[in-house]
Amino acid sequence: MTVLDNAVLRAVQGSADRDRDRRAEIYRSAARIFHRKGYHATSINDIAAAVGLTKAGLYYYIKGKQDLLFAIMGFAMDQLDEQVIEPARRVEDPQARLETIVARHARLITQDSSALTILVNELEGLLPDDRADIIGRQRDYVDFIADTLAALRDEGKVLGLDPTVGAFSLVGMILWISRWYRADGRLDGDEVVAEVTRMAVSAVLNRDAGRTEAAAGGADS
Amino acid sequence: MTVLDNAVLRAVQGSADRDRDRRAEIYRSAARIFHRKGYHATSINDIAAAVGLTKAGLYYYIKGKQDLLFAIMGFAMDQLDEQVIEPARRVEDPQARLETIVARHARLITQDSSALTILVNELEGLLPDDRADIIGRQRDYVDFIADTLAALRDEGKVLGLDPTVGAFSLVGMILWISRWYRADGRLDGDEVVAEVTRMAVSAVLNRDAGRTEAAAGGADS
DNA sequence: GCGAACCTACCGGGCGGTCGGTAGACTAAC
DNA sequence: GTTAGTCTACCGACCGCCCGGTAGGTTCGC
Repeated sequence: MTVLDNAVLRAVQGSADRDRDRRAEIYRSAARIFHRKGYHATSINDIAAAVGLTKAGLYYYIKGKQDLLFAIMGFAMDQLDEQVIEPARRVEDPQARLETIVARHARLITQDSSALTILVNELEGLLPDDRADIIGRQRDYVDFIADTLAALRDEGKVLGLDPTVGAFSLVGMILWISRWYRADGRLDGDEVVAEVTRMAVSAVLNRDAGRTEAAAGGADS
Repeated sequence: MTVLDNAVLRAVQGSADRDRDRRAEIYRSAARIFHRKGYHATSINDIAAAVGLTKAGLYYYIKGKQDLLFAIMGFAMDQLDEQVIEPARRVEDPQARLETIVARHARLITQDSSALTILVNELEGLLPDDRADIIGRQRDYVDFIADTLAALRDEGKVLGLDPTVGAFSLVGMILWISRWYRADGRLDGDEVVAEVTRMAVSAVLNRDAGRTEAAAGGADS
């Protein structure tokens, strides 16, 4: 009985696993192709062929092209939440938090930029409701960075910088990585991440503020 | 005779002017729509309707959709050459040159981002030869910025920054403006340009460079 | 023999692009 | 000063193609 039960369980579980894996492979492939050619320039047939199915076979797994796009974007946004925002929330010191945000976001992009790049480039392909959903989450992310910059300002480490403009600029710097970074290039991923993180911190920290306060005897951080 | 000649001249000239204006209007409209909806999501009919023509009528002025895209990108690249690169080339001091580049590029985007944004987002829509052309010119631009950063490094104003990564990062920061800047927003164009320029300079200038080497080391990182 | 996992064949529709016009301004001939 | 011809600036209708999506099987492991 137990043996049979286990067998059945394994069978069911195995089947479910296989189904989940197939679905994941489809999303991954679709993300890669959307990333390379753009959402509108990619046909359902392109995706089906990439995963070794016909168009009709693909429709067994997906509801439609737009749902596929929305699912990929949702996945990317989840990634951002889990790998960047949540870890950064646990960092109390604003400067360290900023460094966490930039480094983690940049690393995600150097590792696999497909979904994260689609997330920002293909918003027009979504249905209005879905678009509003994604834009809202992106907005929250920018606000989170802006709040961190505002905290740095309150500490006196940042002077005369608009937190919102600062946040957008840093995001632009990070996202652009996906356009020029090549895994087989001169620098490896970690070096790029470190370089960009240093630039980001340097961009917002006020040079004179550190010097003046240090000269006046005030300790930093 | 003179009167008649003038009249004829005016008529001919006026006709040529009208044709040129119409063409310019078509490119402007197309750029705006490509910018808003994306190249692939825009139909020739959309553009024709926007300029008050039928599709067939539009084809009197253009050779095809891809040529239209290439023309817009070429125009944008010309703008960049004339308004950013050429003026900056005439600035000898590297830091002032960097500021010129960032400020002028940013201003172009706050003024009208359509063509410049298409320039970087719709490369996939071009024919291979056209794409190679545009990518080459973009590459030259990034190299120009990287050379400027290298010159700053030689002056000792920049330490430990990879010029290429620095150039790409600054470009990303600038280009991203078109995604968040709204002419009717809280800050006007000039304020945004100034803010971004300040951030860009701060991002690459080494904070410790201004101080003596001995004093450097304890303040940050 | 039954459901999960596919396929072949097809649909309506919109796409980029073309073709054969044609209204009307202008020119040339007489 | 009429008329026949010409050219510019368009339009309606159409073409072949491919798109996203679907209906109705078929195969195969259990």
